Amino acid sequence: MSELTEYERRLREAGLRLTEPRRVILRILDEAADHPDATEIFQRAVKKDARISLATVYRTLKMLEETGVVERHAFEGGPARFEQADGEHHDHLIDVETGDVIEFTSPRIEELQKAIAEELGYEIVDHRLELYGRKIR
Amino acid sequence: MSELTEYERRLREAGLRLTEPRRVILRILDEAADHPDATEIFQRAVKKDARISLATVYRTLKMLEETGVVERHAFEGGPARFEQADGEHHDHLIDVETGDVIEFTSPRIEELQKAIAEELGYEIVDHRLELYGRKIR
DNA sequence: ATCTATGCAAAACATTTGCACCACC
DNA sequence: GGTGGTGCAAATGTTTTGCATAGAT
Repeated sequence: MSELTEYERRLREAGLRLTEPRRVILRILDEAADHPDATEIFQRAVKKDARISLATVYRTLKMLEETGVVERHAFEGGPARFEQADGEHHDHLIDVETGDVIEFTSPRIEELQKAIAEELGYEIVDHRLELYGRKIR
Repeated sequence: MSELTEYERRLREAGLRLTEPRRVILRILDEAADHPDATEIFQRAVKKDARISLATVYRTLKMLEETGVVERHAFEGGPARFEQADGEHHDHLIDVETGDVIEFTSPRIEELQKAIAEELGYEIVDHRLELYGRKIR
């Protein structure tokens, strides 16, 4: 009666061990409604299992990123922030006052990006679009 | 017969002193065809004036950024890179193989960004679009 | 003469890593 | 039981900062 989540299954398939720290971190990311940084994830992890170390958080996040389970975002000034990968690509609007992150997508912009890159003789392997804004009223 | 450049004049107007380190750093940025990071700027500066310190490079870059004379870019993984502000806004395509940076503009994308932000109830104060690509052929 | 800018060295951060021990498969 | 993962602490890389002095206005 093992209750493996989809993400735990993906680690198994990648030949990686399913340890307690990893389970805890995966759960935190799954529960997170925001885009926490490594320190925040560490703080939340310690509440669930006091023995987890910050080094493991970093190692696990890097591993999960390589496995495609989480995405790393380096927003302006400040540490990298993480979110569970949901398959769908999206971009971010960051509230400069609160730090809140709003997700959005724009197929039109994606198309234009591709066209621009091609015109310059490049094929896009990754891209990043971030809007920094202030709430109106 | 003072030969003040436009940028030196802007510092004067901002009530800032025009020192030798600042003159050197401004000249380096003016001569730079690439987007150097603080360490690279420091290395180039030392060749022109051996007494310049890395701390001053950082302090000067921050000051120049606040004055609007240079722009700071934090590309994926790696230190911040700088370029002289030319007034015109542009985005970047980074060659993932060589690290080369190609500048481009897209008024259409800018418009779409503004529309998206407005729809979400935000006014854009800044934005960042980076394409990471590989040269075709 | 005043007051800002600098150099130096130390500190602050974010992140990575070496090593001995632990625990998953 | 073997190997990969973890904790700890030290190292790394980038950027900032305190303090006494030098230098621009």
